[in-house]
Amino acid sequence: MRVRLDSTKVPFSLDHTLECGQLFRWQKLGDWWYGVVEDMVVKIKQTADGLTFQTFPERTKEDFIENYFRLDDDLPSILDQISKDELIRSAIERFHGLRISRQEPWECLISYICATYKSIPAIKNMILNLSRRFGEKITVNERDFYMFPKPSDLARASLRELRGCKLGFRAERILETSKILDRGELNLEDLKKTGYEKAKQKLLSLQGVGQKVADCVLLFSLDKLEAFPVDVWIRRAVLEFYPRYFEYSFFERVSSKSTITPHEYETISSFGREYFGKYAGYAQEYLFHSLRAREIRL
DNA sequence: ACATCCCCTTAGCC
DNA sequence: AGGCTAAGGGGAT
Repeated sequence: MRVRLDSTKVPFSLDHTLECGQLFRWQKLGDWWYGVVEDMVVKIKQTADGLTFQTFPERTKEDFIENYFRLDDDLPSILDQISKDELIRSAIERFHGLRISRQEPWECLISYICATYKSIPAIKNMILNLSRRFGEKITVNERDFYMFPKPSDLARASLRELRGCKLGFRAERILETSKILDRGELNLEDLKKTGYEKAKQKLLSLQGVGQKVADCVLLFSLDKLEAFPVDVWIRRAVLEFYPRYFEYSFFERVSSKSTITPHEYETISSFGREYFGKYAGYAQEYLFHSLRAREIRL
């Protein structure tokens, strides 16, 4: 199937979107990207006039790609709104077409609990281990792919099996959270309909979910584009490039230590939301990717 | 080879 | 409230 994109009206870069660190389930093999999305393997590549893709098993959900890559976001307008200074403008120029993906909330939640204090290659490994151990297999072109397990699959798992997936101390947290979701005590889809603050409070009640993880889940799967996750990269960048927006004592205190308190997190994150506006999450992702790509040195 | 640091942090204890 | 600490293990230096 094909999706035609007019690159001036609907700018999109498949490479930047899949490489920026928001997604953990894609790999490039030759010209094609392969990924597992919900119950399908997706094979996709970008061409001069759009996207060519195939799903396994074959599905005819016409708007699947538009939805997954948020092609419905008016990116030119969003980038215009967050273009507040030279730092963000250079990131936007360098990674033009990068979009926030609309992930499946349950997988996104578990992925970012895994992401706690881990590097991206390690996170990908943990998620692959979980999927191999507990997910359904789909074979495409002689290659095996695994769907992400359902809440019931992980809720029934033993701690030992989970630890076998190299989750470390995250195993207990993932088991507890899976049980809550499996029992239906929290419905993630419902959080799409509530505001940012209320949805965040609900997520924070889960084991393994602090402010950073909550913001990632809100941004990447629950349509809260104002969420501004603050990880070590963003913290360093904000202190380095935007010190005048903070009290000097705050700057000194936060610069001098390796961890921050919930209150300090909130100060930095709300700065992001106020400074960049309602699409602060897009600004965060452009900054994050350009910092990690070492395009901008700190 | 090997040590050491860092990692898209959170929770639990004072 | 906020400081301190522990918690897998892999990848980078």
